[in-house]
Amino acid sequence: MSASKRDMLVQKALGVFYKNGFHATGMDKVAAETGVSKVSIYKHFRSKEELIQATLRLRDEQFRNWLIRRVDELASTPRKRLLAMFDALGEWFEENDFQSCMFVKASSEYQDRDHPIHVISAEHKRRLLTYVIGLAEQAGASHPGDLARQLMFLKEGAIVTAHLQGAKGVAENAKNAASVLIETSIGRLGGA
Amino acid sequence: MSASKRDMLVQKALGVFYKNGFHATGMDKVAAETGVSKVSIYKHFRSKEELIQATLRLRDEQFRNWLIRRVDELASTPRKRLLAMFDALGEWFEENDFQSCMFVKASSEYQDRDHPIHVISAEHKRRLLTYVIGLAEQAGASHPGDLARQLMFLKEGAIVTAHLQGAKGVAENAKNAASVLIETSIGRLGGA
DNA sequence: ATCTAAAAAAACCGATCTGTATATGTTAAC
DNA sequence: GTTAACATATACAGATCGGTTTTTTTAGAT
Repeated sequence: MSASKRDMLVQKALGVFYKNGFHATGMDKVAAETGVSKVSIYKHFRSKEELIQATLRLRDEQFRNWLIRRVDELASTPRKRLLAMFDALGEWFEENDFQSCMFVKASSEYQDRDHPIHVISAEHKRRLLTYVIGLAEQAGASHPGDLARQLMFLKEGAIVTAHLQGAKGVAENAKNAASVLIETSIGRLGGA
Repeated sequence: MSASKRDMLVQKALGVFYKNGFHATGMDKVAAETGVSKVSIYKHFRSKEELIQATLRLRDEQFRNWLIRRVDELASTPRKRLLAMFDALGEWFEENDFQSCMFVKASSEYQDRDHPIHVISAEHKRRLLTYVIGLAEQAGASHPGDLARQLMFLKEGAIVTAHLQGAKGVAENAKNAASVLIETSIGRLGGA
């Protein structure tokens, strides 16, 4: 199997697990949906869980790349980018196949803190936090770590709420809250 | 089976599903952990999913009762109670068996918006929101619905974060954010 | 002590699970 | 055309799934 075929397999498996859940999705279904036979899948992944881990690593890269790029496109200063993050989230919520956060769902099904799937999920959140802390620092926040964590609370809450209650108004409302927190942390005239 | 035995069954099943997940928990395990035979379980619940729904309805009642009572104990004015909610959450996060929000997890495994389990989860969140809107109204918020939704974002985000990153500092940081949002919405001297 | 109702225990059913073995193409190099 | 390396489809193994049937144990009433 070529590297690109393997990537395609992981990409399609990602979609199946994201939509259907992890325990609820059998490997026969993965084979059917990806078009790759079970034998070939198990030639490259020793177990279902290793395949899941590969999908989560791909998702981590793709999601962070998408978010950072989209935020860069939407705003040009660190301060505006902190806010633009919620516009980007709003776009995501409106997508047809939005199904909450894959890592929240993964850690819900694999709850043991030491489980690799849980660890990968935690790492994803930590990497995103690091990115937001960077923006908060550049924006001149008095306590960038605190501000970033608070904005991440809003982000996680918005995701969960958009999943359970529908997307309407969620991103906008979270953005308004973020604006208040940012202005309080940086000052109405401070920051970049 | 007496009503109290049935309640005990649902209570214990709640704990098993909360800790182990829904798809990952078989009915044999439910029977073993609850001490109630499978035959007796199926005498009162036509399917595993109906049992899950019963556990979620119980959880809804228990969680809301606990939160409202604890918030009442911790603070005596609506405005202080909005903040005290995060102290109560912090106590929950520190419990040994804290495992994120059962409804977020349930809706992660049963994602179809029309699925009864998803519907029950959404109802729980809506009821909690209604409670917080009431507090925000009593506190004199200019836009109680918006403020309450924003505080709920913080709550949901704090829960997810405490689950994935550990409880340390999460509730306190969310509370600080809540304080800023409340003061902005009500005014530093306004409200009850 | 005996009858009865309900519980539990155990075996069982068909389906599905993860993972593997086998057998049948398919493709490309030479 | 032959070989080697790969893919697939299929069947299978052993376990477990949700749910049911059958048997045994228990406990309370008379």
